[in-house]
Amino acid sequence: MELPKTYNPKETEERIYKLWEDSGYFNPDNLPEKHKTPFAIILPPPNVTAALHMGSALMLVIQDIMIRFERMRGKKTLWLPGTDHASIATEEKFLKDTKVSKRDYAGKRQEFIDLVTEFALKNQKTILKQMRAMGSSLDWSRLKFTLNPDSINAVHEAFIRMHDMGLIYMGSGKVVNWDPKGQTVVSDDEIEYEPGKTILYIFRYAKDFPIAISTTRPETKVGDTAVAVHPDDERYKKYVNKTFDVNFAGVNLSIKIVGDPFVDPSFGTGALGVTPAHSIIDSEIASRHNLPTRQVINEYARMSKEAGQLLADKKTTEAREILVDHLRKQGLIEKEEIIDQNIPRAQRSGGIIEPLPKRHQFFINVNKPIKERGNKTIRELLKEVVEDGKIKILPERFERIYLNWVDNLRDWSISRQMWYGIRPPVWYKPPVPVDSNIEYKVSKIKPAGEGWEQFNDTLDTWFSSGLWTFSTLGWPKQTSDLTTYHPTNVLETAYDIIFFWVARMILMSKVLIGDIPFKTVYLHGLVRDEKGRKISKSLGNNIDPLDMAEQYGTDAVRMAMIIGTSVGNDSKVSPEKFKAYKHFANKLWNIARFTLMSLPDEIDEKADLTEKDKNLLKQLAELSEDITRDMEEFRFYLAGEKIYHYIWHTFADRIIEESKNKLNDNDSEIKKSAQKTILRILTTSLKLLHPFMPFVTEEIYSKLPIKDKKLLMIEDWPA
RNA sequence: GGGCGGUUAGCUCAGUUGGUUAGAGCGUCUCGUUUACACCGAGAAGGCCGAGGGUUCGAAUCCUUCACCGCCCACCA
Repeated sequence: MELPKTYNPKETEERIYKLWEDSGYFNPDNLPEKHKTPFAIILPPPNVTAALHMGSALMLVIQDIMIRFERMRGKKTLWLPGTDHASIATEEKFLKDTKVSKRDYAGKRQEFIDLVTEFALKNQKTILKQMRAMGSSLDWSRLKFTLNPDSINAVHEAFIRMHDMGLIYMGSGKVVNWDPKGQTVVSDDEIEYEPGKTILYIFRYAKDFPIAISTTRPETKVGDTAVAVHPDDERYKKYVNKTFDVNFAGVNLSIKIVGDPFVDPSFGTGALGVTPAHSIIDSEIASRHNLPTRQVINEYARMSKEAGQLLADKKTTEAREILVDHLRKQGLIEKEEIIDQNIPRAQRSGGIIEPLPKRHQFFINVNKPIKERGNKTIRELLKEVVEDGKIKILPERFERIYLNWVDNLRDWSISRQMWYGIRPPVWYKPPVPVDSNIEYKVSKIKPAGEGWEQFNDTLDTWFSSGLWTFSTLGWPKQTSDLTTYHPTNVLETAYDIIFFWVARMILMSKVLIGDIPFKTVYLHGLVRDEKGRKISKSLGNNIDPLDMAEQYGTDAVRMAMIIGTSVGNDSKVSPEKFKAYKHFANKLWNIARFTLMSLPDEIDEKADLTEKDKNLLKQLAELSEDITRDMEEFRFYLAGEKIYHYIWHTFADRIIEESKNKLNDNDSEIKKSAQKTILRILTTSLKLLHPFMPFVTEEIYSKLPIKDKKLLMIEDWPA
């Protein structure tokens, strides 16, 4: 058979992918009988915010390698695809791309949602196409989207069950992380801290006030209700539990002195003005001492009426200047010093976080013993599965990072004031009172009676993502998919979402079905450009994986992404690397050309092998074992490198070169042995390489003179 | 403040958990168009494995101190 001199990925890939898809083998139900032991990976659903980037390409490659490897090893492999509506991220992206403001849609919620949906679906279509182009052997018959009716039903079911368990509660004016720019609550994990400098003011509320306090946010001090000192601080002991009435910047404050061990006596004056409404720490001190709360900042980061005439309606930054000026004139400031302080910003919108009390927000209690789960709390459940080794995190160092996160975990705020997303199954009767709690009902359908309306807030997108390993398999129904594939085998994702997603999946799975969601977590690093910079649109250094695939072939892209990328470490990509593996695909192609040219149409299977040839096969068998071990232990980068090296520098450079004489040998024994050997080596090499470079290997395999051939994708892995 | 990772050839990175002369790709140099492949082949140069100290028969690998780069967490008001 004559092959062209050069491998042509473009001509091959689409055709081969269709061949695979038509075979039905992406769906585990269609795999041959012997594929019994289940092996499942649920694809981390890409956000429908934009087209695929390098990071998602890497994720697809690693997972496809695992899946193809296990499929060839005879496992009943399921790789389930999906996409994520990504509520907050998609809204932000839509607003940015279309350059509109959400205010333009005030009162037009549905219209806005429709536009975002349209935007999301367009991206989704592109993403699905790109996933195919990467060669991903995903079971498309099970494709899911987080806003499908089934997914929404699972979210509602989860909400209701967790509410029944007493895990979900409505906070009554708990202090939340408010993002004034994005106009929504965000969770602790959605905050990023930016290093900065600020002025620490040491001052007294009034001349006759006995204690000077220190603060970086004087404008919030009109909301103070206490001063906290360390209980053992000799300077202040005599004042503890006394209350002082002062007029501060025109506002009458009643300040109680409380002793709290949280206070560091060596910082500032060792006295902390407690602002229960505008600091999470202060609100915790306040709740320990039953202090009242005074909200003086509103949701637009402006001072409220309660802040007094001097400050009312001013932006917080203006209010600070006004107040400091006022204090200076009054001679109340004792000291000003510049200190380091980090500025908390909302990860998505960039808005500066303004802690404030907000009613009617739902939280997940992480410290409540769960009757149904052996009276363990969420934090205990999260901890024990990793400590007991039921879930293994790779690389191992992330286990400590994870456990550290659990140790610092506060209740998870799940309400968001976004529009594009899943609303909780919660009903209320408007109007909503600002200053008190409301009565609400939790139910999938509208409660009987007049006037019930569904809550306008939506749920944190990670709430629905947390259910992903089992909601995609049919939960809450006890489907056969659920019993067969859950817990899934591997969760493969980038390390930067270990808290957002990995931890939340463990949480949801342990709480709702009492089992772990996966056995192994494989975390890959971030993909950076050749200068080590994060790839982003604003830097203009985005390398589109599909462009690369177009230029160098998908197999080359896959190989380039995997080699040199060890678990958990960031990797760099550059066009040169893709080019190198394009050459490799071509090399393999020519090895196949040579082999096919040298072989007769029919190979004499019964021919005896010479000792030398037997040795070559033995060496390859050893390599196969070695590579198999690497694959089992998730060292794909090593396995890929080894097979690459073998094919090029052992098979091509040595074995084929040396065989040239043998294949022309007059002695038919030597000749037949060489023919048989070379074909076997090529076949085994193709199998070993197939998970990494599926297209070119499948294409070559289809041309080999082997009897009873199947598709390479389901051939037996070299044992 | 607490923790983690990195530092190996000009560049990008491996080095499978202590074992012969430290590897790959790209790049550089020399030679070669022999019908698998010039997207190739043959060969070469290039590394006190960040610095110091220690353990060991033996260290890039283990311990320790330090330096630089990067990251995560906490949020001292």
